[in-house]
Amino acid sequence: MPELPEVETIRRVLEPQLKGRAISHITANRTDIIAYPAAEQFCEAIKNQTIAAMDRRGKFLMILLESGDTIILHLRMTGCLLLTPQDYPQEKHTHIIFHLSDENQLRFSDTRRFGRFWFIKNDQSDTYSGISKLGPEPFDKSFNAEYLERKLGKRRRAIKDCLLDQSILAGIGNIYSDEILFQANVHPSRPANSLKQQEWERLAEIIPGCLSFFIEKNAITPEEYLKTKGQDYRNTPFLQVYGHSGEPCPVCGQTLCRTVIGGRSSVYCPGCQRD
DNA sequence: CCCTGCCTGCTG
DNA sequence: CAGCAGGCAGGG
Repeated sequence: MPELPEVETIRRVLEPQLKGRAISHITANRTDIIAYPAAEQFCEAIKNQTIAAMDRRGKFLMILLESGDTIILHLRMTGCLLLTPQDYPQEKHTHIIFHLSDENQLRFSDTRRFGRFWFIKNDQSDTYSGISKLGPEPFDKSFNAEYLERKLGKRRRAIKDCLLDQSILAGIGNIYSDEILFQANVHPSRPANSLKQQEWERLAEIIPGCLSFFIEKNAITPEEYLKTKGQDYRNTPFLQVYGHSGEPCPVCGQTLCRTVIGGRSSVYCPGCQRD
């Protein structure tokens, strides 16, 4: 489900709630959610550890423990992380429960069960989760027009497909790739090697701009977040093309088109985004 | 480059 | 019932 802006929203809600809390033990209702190490070691290793902070890298969330160990998770399509009171009604697909010392629970639910957890000890390098293969964060100094052009300027792949490649740039998914390309006036099917320098510059500016705009729009209180079970990201009214196929373009009025690129449904404006 | 699998649930 | 869903890995 979530892309960078949603994962960041979750981090911002949960970090203050979790900081300084200890995890007394873990209930793993489905052990296949735990990718590394085996579920038993995972639960044993985390038991009685205290949470120091929460971090995000691309669409990955990290729960940093005071010991220096790290819990990593990826929500994939339908994963949800929620801090609840002990007796709060449980979501149907709740797979992992972190029991906290203050009697609250950190629950991971995931309808489609694509989400995954990893645990990395402080002296261990993470070769498991895939974080090491990620490209830069869109807000990094190293991310700019030259970077994009150097990485993608010779590729024949569709630009939309390139933006979804997490090893190029971390955090963009199907919604925001469409929104970014719309704002940049770049047709999603354009081969990357057909983009002009000006377009790389436009993209380099719009990518962080668009993502931070949606992070701001997502801002939510912990109370609202709990009430909406972590599902309401509040930014959908601001999406200009995603989910609006067949409707008029908010800029030029032409009918928005839908096509499939790299197996992902893509919406664009044939007027604003010339092929 | 394309395709499949991984899962459940919702929509038409 | 088919088709689709905000992700990703693995295979040909």
